[in-house]
Amino acid sequence: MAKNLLIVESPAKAKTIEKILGKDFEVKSCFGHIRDLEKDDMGIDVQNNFQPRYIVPEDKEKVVKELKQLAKKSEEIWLATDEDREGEAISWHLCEVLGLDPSLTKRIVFHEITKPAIESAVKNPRKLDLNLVNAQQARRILDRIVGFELSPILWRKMSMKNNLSAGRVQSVAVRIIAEREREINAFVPSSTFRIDAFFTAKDITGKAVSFKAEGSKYNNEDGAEKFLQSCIGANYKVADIQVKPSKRTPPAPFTTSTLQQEAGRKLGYGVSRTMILAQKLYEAGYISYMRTDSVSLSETAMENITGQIGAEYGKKYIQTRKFKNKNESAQEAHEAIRPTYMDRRQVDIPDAQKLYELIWKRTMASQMADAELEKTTARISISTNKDLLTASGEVLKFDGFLKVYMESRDEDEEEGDEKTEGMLPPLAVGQDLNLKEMKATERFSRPAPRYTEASLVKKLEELGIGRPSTYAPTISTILKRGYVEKRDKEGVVRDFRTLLLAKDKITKKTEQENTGAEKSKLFPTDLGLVVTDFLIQHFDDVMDYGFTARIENEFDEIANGKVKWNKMVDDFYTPFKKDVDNTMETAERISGERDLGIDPATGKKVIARMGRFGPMVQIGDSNDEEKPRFAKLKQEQSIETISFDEAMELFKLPRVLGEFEGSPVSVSIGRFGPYIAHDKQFYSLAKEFDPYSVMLDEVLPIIVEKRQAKLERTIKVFEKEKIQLLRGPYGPYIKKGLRNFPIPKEQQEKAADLGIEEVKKMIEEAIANPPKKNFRKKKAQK
DNA sequence: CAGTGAGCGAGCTTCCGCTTGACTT
Repeated sequence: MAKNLLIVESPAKAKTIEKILGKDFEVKSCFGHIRDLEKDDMGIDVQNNFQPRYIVPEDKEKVVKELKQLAKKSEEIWLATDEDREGEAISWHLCEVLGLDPSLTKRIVFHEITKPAIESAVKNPRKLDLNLVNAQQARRILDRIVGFELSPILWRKMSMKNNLSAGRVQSVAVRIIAEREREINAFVPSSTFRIDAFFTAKDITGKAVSFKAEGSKYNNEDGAEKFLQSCIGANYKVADIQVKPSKRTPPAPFTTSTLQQEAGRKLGYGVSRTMILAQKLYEAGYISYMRTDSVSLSETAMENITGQIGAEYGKKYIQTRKFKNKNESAQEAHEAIRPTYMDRRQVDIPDAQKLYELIWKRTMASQMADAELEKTTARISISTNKDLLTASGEVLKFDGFLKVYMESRDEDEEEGDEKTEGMLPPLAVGQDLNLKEMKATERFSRPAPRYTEASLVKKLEELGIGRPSTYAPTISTILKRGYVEKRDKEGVVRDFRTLLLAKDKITKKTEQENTGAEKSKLFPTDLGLVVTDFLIQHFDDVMDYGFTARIENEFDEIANGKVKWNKMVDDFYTPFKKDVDNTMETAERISGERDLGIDPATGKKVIARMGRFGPMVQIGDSNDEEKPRFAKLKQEQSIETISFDEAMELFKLPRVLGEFEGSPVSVSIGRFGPYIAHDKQFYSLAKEFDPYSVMLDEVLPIIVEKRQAKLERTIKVFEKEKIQLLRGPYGPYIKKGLRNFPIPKEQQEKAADLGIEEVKKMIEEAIANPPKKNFRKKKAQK
């Protein structure tokens, strides 16, 4: 038994550290937090200065038990949890649970898992920082209060009540998505006409070349046309040429957030996929810790990286940098995400190879030379007017870090339509140019794009909301709650005008383009919109984008010992609780109701609103004598944007198409899509049929065919007992009501000859001997 | 598989941040 017990948070870390420290140390992990607030009554004694009531959650009992035993046998215990607020709190909870005196126990910290870092940490232990612990307790308690006070309000006030929730982080995340959607809905595009001129010429070496130049932008077709007219019969000359050097610097190595963004842009991964793969790489020892907000690299890592750059590309590609975190909320308990050994190019986790390469390249690039560019701009004069055209091109003089890595951009960062500039052929000042053609193209302004998972993470990080360990789970939560959905959107075709000047003649055309198509974006649902509006209306402080940043400042004050944590929590709680009580008592139910107009047939009101089962439209009021009519919105429709006509269209279902064999045939859309109902039977309607226009004779074959298929499937029917013998893909089986039962193999061949008594016996047998899976499960539970 | 839409109110849900398994069809 080792003399010393050292506790870290992550088991992968424990393994590495144990190797470094040798046999005097036993290194164990506590797997993150080992205690949490109990759930009853929020786990907080509000009346008693917000005293927290902590318990060891069930899934942590085993770890805690093991640590207790080891602690008893060890002479010295070292707490080596992460150096941040949460890490400090974990150490304190360990003291509490293991019965250690916080003022005597050795607390050590390191930001990197390297031999010198850990050895120096062990030489310089400190004591637990109880102020920092209290800052964490305030954070934890405040989050519990917000979540457990707000969620029940939603259960009470929402008509849809399937485990809704609200919280400091998730509710603001939904708000971001909701506001972007409304911005897009309200967006009115404006158009400008852009001038592009295409030239041919001989370059300074006499080679025939062609290139493009740009003119001014015009706000309307008239302006563009006048300009083109003024160019008729003109001569073009190179007026001047400017050459400017420029450089590009590499981005910082990955944090959790930037890794999620780049993996999304370059590899198309969702944030949780990225994190699962990164976790595998980390556990196998290929990369450093993957939940981090730090961009710094250890000394050892820097040596390793520059060595690798020198070996692969030569010394002139090395340029070391220390990156600083832009983000104030960063707690920097770890290093940036980087490979553990730069000479390792392949990993034996096939799924994670691409992600590993991305991390490798970004890490390399971060310590590589700037790229040097030369930007050339030629201005071109027009003999018939005073305007100038501009042609520009960029030449890469030295690739530097671009040799391995180029960061991708989000669509909202793109400047103009074409951001990559090509080369400009070498021209001489004063030389004549031949105009091939000049084109004025109408271009529309675009609204901000909808968020992707990764761009939402970026936004949250900028606002200081959420932590590296919670970005992916937060997105899962808002998707699971149905506040937000991830989907594609088809674009719409739009006309745009062009004017072409060629051979001194202007030709006008109307062309078409596809616009507004989006892939894998986050859309708010009606539920998300309605809940967000409600929360903003009643809890604008918590829903404010700056709320987290403000309370973070207060947590810092607690950590600095300037403010007592219970006072801070109380200052928040007292007014908040008043809002909570007030809202519970007085707020109306959340319905998101919107008037659409009057139904001409009945003169009754048509509204869109949230119903018990989601967004819907309704004709008439529930207080009316006659029951109102209801119809569910289609998947892509929204209460906010549905038009009167679209709503009325929804009421056209169910439609009676006609009669067949004496009973009516009707078509409608149900839970599983469009269907036909006939004689108490249902038939799915394939995609190519439109339920709003399909005709009787189109659907009759569907009914007949399905009936036939069913007939062929049926071996025998016992009407009275409601038992059927059917042919399935795995052979004949018994169907009773909704349940299926197997027929023993030996008897399958003569299934058609089975009598009712035999079948009943088989059912009893099957119930008495359920399939293996249940059997195993029961045994495992003992 | 293919409905429903209001309200009664049993008994339940819910937060954010740390960290990984242990389950099955």
